Amino acid sequence: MATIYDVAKAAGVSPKTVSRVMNGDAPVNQVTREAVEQAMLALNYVPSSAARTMRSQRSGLIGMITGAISTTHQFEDAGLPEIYLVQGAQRVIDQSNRTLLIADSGGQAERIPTLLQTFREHRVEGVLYVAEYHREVTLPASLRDRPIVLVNCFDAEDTPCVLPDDEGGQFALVEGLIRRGHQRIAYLTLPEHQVACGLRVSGYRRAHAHNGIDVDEQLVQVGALPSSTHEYDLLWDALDRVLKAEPTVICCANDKMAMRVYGLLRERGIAIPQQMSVAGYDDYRMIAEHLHPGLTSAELPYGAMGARAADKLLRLMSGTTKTNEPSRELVSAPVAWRESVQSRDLNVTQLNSRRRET
Amino acid sequence: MATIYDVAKAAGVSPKTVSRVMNGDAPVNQVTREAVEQAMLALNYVPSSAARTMRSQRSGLIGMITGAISTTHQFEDAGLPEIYLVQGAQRVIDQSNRTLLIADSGGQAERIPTLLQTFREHRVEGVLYVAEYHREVTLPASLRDRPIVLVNCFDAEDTPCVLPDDEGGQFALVEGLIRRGHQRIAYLTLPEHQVACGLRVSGYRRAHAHNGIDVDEQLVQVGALPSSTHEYDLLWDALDRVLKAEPTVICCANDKMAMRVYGLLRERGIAIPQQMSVAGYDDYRMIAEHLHPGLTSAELPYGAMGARAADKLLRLMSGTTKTNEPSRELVSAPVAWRESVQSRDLNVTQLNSRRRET
DNA sequence: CGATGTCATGACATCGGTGTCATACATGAT
DNA sequence: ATCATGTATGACACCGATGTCATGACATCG
Repeated sequence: MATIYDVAKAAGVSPKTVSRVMNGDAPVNQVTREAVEQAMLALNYVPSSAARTMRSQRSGLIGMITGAISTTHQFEDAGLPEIYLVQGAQRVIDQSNRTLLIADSGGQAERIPTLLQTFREHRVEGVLYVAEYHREVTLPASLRDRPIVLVNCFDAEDTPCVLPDDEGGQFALVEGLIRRGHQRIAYLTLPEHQVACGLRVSGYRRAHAHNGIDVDEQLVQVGALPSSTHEYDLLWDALDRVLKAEPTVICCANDKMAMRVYGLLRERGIAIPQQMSVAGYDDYRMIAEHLHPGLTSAELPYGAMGARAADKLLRLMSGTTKTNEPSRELVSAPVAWRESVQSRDLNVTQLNSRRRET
Repeated sequence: MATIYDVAKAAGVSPKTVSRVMNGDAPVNQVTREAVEQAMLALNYVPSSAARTMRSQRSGLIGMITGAISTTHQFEDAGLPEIYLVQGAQRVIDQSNRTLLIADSGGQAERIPTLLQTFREHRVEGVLYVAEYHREVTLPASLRDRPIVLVNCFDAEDTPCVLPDDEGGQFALVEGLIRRGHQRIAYLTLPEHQVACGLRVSGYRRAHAHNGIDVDEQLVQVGALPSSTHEYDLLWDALDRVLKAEPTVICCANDKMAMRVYGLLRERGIAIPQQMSVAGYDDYRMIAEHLHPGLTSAELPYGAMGARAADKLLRLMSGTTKTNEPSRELVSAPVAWRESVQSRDLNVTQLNSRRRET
């Protein structure tokens, strides 16, 4: 492997001049520059980031730790959207001429210390700490010594974080349903202890309040359990209960649940969307686009969150964070409207209630 | 940040002795060792991988390039299973005391040269080159200068690679269907130019031959198009055609297609699995487990492939590759049997034909 | 008892860049 | 002519590990 000395010799200059050509930190004569560039090309020279890091005390590395926080060893599909986070973050980080170092614990918590040790050995300059679902976390002490941004999670100490706007997303979805003429909107929720559950239910309620519609509490039922093995044991009963309240649309806590509801409704001979509209959450396109009919869903904007988090981290690292910048950032996303939701004609009463909106 | 000199001073020894304590490459007195270890702990010392890399000329890094090969900029969900590959590879690589450096192009081919440059600057010692679907690729010349293992793809020059056993997987699935009493097995294939299409159809045919069943060619139809926008334009007609051939089960080229077939069959009032069994491919659990009824599917073993590829690469790097080791490795996986396939009673004729198997 | 070997340790150079400082020359202002 | 300024370049040290070699203290052996 050619070094800067080889290039210098080939170009007939000092190593420092080669360095100047690469970094542009001091003027270099045009003729010299070209000679150096030719030599670099001829020798297929690639600078060593190790040497650079050592001398400059800057690694240019940003660490991302994912799949880190699972309590269960089998977190299965929860980790899938991470790839979007990675892509979003990497796009931003590449532009800043840095490199993303990813540590995926694969849900094995006992491997985290090793991974963090690797980060420290490589002198990562900042950390993106990613949770697999919207939740509160407690940071390991060893992560407190460098800039960090939490992604899809938050802590009690107001560490900077980037979160999905669950409340706003559910609001937009329900608001859209109401605009499409739905008044009796069922909601099958996430497990109640989940952060996203509370937020989304709030959004659901705010959309109702905003349109002057009272929420029939029978329309809101818990649709999923925390344990992944019995995750949907409740669903059958929950669906039965909301159906008794005669909704025109069923909002599901996520697309997986919506997929199950498709099956359950069809078993009951209820046609989607002619007899019942259905909506999901996550806009997990692998599901939403290929279900039949296509599933209306509020997007969980992982790509945008990754990009925003990387951006926030870079600003944190360079000290250019605006003083008024909130430590907690919400990322919103549009609702993807597909065929699973059918518009209903508005009758006069409903029009009256809609008029209040504006 | 504390250095090895700080530790040496604190422990009252030379830096070299500290190095020896860390690396265990020469005997160190027990008393000295303990003093050094205490000093390291007290100073919160973390060795610098940059310095190590520079001196030892070994970076301990393995590069993985993913999402790299897409021709379309929007490869959407194709990239999702990559997370399993990453996890599988990282598990193996961590054990070898190395670090995985992941470069995800996000499907933007123009970013690849930059990413490879980063790899070279960091002196990665080996590369895992990942394709987003089973295909042939042509390696960039700049990757030929270090050990490399292709994952989910292969090239014309017999570069070592790890591939899913599509033929075997489809064979096992169809074989299982036959054992469960199915004789008329429809198959909706991938786009014909795809490598996996040919292999899976071969497996399908071999399972028939193995059981002495003739394949009714009307049962085999192309179910998907290459273009992602018109991907399933064919599906409606293809399904119609295979239904005319009166199958008892429909094998779909992948789980996405199976999900669509669920919808289409139900539109026609055909109950799954009572009137028609359905099977998929990929065992994409997010879909297969939550569809109703649960979808029988042949697993595409991404996790295992990642681990196998990492293992193969490590052996290649250390020169311990067995001389008789094939450059191309197939990874098999079991079929996940779920409720979408119903067993059928075997009549006497069928039993006779089954008897031939053994 | 001297030769040899093992254990334990340190001195010193080195890996490949870059920061600091010095130097040489050309240009323009005083 | 003198000095300041800017351009262009090189010498040299240094970042933090580790490989090489040397050294001293003991133990073992013939």
